[in-house]
Amino acid sequence: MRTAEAILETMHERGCRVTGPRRAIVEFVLEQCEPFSAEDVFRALRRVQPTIGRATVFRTLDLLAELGVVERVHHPSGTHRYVVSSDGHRHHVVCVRCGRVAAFSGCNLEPILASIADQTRFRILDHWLELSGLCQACQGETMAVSR
Amino acid sequence: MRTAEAILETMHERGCRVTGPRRAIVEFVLEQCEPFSAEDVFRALRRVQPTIGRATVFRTLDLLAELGVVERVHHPSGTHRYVVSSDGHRHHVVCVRCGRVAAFSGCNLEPILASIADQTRFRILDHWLELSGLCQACQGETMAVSR
DNA sequence: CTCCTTATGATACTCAGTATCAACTAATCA
DNA sequence: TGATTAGTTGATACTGAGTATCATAAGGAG
Repeated sequence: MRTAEAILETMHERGCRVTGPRRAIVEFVLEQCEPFSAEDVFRALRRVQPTIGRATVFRTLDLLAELGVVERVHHPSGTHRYVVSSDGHRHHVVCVRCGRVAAFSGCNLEPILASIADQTRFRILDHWLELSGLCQACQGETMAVSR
Repeated sequence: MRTAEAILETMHERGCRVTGPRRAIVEFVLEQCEPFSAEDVFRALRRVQPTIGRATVFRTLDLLAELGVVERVHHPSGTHRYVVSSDGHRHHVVCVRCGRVAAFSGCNLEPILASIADQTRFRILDHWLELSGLCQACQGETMAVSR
């Protein structure tokens, strides 16, 4: 788990400046354990620091994605969400009913990826495994209202 | 491979009406072998039938997704793309450089999904495996310009 | 052919994300 | 410490995807 200071230091080493808004965004982001949207960040920080601009939030999230601090997630709605990168490789399951998200680790995709690389002649650089289903709570609920 | 007529017939059985715009959209969609956006459909059909409305295209694509004729794909840009569903289960690799898309079949995810269901207590209903990498052409190009 | 219901297209809107640009400021150097 | 300068900011306006609304049009059952 990286600290805000360590991340800001990395930015600095990269020739980026450590500014108030960036510090606020990094600190906020590190507190999130669920996926969040740029709008979530913007709204939360607006309350603390009303002058912060929407564009700055987007720019800083882009920067953090570039630095590998956060990852972009495809939300079914078509908008971007971000999750803080953890050390282990992680993916998410989204509940189709309530939107709850659970993370899981240990996707052993390597053999599958190898066969796909073979089949398509692509050099696979990255993968995103996105699952949807029903969380435990909604499984019960669905049974109750099932036709 | 379904024909336009068969799909329109299914719509009809469902109580939907078979209209000119729907026919045009279904026919266009079936010709596509690469992922396409709603805007692609709209622009192409506008040329043939200039009165067609943007909303109709979105509505019809929603309907076709519901009928299982097309599948929604998450494009890295955050917008939706559609692909015609084929019989076998299919996924795609997107080239990060040129945007080319290749399909592959046979993702043997079942054992992985089972362990995830166990880990998260979700009932997994659907999965989307999205890969990115370099297509064969861009692999060569990257080597040429690599630093 | 008539009638009723669904579908259509024009329009206006929302919402996420981007472009622009003058004003500001972090960091470096003197 | 203060001057310099290049990166950063926030206001604003914009774009582009997708949605809501609603009067009009038209499919299809009878």
